[in-house]
Amino acid sequence: MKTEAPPLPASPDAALRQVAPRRTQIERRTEAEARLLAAAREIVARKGWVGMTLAEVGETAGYSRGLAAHHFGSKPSLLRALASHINDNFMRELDGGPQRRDGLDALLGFVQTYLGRSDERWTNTRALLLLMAEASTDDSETGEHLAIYNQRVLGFLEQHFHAGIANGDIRSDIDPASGATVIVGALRGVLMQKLLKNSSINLDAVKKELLSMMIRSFARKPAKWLTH
Amino acid sequence: MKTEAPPLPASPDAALRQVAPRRTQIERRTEAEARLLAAAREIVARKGWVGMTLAEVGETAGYSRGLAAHHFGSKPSLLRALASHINDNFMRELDGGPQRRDGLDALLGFVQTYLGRSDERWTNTRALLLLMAEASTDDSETGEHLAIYNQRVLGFLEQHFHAGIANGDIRSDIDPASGATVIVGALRGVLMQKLLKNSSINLDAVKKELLSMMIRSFARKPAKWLTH
DNA sequence: TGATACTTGTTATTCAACAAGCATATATGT
DNA sequence: ACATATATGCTTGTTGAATAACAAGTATCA
Repeated sequence: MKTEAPPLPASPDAALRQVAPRRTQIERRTEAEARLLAAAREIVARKGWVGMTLAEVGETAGYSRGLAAHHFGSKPSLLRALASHINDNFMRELDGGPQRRDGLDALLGFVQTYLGRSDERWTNTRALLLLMAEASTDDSETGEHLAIYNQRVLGFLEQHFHAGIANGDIRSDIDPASGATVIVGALRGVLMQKLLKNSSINLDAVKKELLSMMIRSFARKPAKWLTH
Repeated sequence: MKTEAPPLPASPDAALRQVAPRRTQIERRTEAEARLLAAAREIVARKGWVGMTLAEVGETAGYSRGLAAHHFGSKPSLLRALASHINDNFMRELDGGPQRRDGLDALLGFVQTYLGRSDERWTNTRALLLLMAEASTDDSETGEHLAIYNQRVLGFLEQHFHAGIANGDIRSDIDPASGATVIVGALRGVLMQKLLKNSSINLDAVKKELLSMMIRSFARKPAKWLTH
C-alpha cells in the first residue's frame, strides 16, 4: 500500500552519525510489539477483525509483512493480545478521570466520557466493538476473552450502582446488574448506529437524552441532578 | 455436511407415481430463492457474514454448492437480498402485532416484543445485528443498505414519540430522534451482550428495567404506567 | 561467537466467480 | 395428443486470488 519506512524517532546523535540508534534487544522487541498492536487496533477499527491481514499489520507498523505472524504466532493469539491491550487502555482511562466520582455521579461520568470523546480517541472503542460483534460469531475460545472484558466493565458499573444505593443517591429498587447491562448496551448500540453509513445522529443530543433518562430512572431525587 | 436431499412435499399422486411433482419454473425459482435466503439467514446468525460461504448456503438450502452464486451473482448481492428479506419480516412482525398500539404504548410494546422473543425467532435479529456490525467495517455500498433499514426502524419509533407527545402521554421536552436512537441502541447493545459467550444476562430482568426506565423518562405521568 | 530480532521465500488452503453441461419445464408444430 | 425445440433452472468443473502459517535466511545486539 502506501506504507513508508517507519518514522523512527531517532535520537539527535543518531541523526548526526547517520546510523540507527543502538537499542537493546528488549527495547526493540517492546517497541515492535507496541507498534504491531497499535497497527492492529487501527486496522480492526477500520476494517474489522476478519478484514485485517497479518501482513497488513506488520507493514502498517513499519515492519515486514511477516513480523506479526512471527511475533504472535497466530491470528487468534494476536486477538487475545489486542483485546487485552485495548481493555487495559480503557481501564486506565476510567481510573485517570478528572476527579474521583462515586455512585450515580460515576455512572453519569462514565456515559459522558464514553460519548464525549473526540474522533481521535474513538479508535479503541470502535475496535473493541467490532471485535465483540465478530467474536459472537466464532466457535473458538476467542469470544470468551472478550466476554471477560465485558464482565469487567459491567462489574465497574454495578459497583457504582451499589455505592449509589448505599449513599442514597440511587433508588433501592434498581437491579444493578440490569441497570449496568442497559447502560453498556445503550452506549454500544448508539455507537454502532453512529458507525453506520450516512448516520445523521447528533451525539450531543443523544448523550443529553441518555443522561436525562438515567437521572429520571435511577436517582432517588431526580430534581437534585437535573440542574447539572 | 449432513445435508440430505430436499424434503419435497410431494403430492399424493406424485408419491404413487414415484416422480417429483410437476412444478412451474416460477415455483421452482421462488422456492429456491426462499430456501437460499433462509439458509443464508441462519448461517449468518450463527457464523456472521464473512464466516458464511456461498457453497454452504446452497448446500444448507438443499441444493448444490453453486446455486447461491449462480442465483445471486455475488456475495454483496446476496447481502442486499438478505437484508431486504430480514427487514421485510421484521416490519411485518411490527404491523401484525396483537392489537394496534400508539404513542408510548407502542414504544413499550416494541421493546416487549423485541426482548420477549423465544430463541426460535431470534435468528432474524441475530442475523441483522451481525450484518450491521460487519457492514460498518466495509468500504463498499453494502453498509448503506443496512443504514436504510436502520432508518426505517428509527422512523417507526420517532413517529410514535410524536404521537405520544401529541396525545399527552409523552413529555414534550423529549427529542424523538434521540429517544429512538437510545431505545434501538439499548436493545441491540443488550442483545449483543447476550450473544457473547458465558453471558449471565437475565433478559427478563433487563426488559423490566428498560421498560421502567422508559416510563420514568418519557411518560408525562409515570405513575399511570408503572402499574402495568 | 552466540543469541535474539526481523525479513523473505514458500506452501497449502479456502473460496468467490465463472463456464460449460445436465435436468426440468414450456412453447411450437404436426 | 404427441413429439420436438427452446428456455429456464440447477449442477459440476475449474481457475485465480488471497492469506495464514511456517521455514530458512539476514541483520542487529550481547
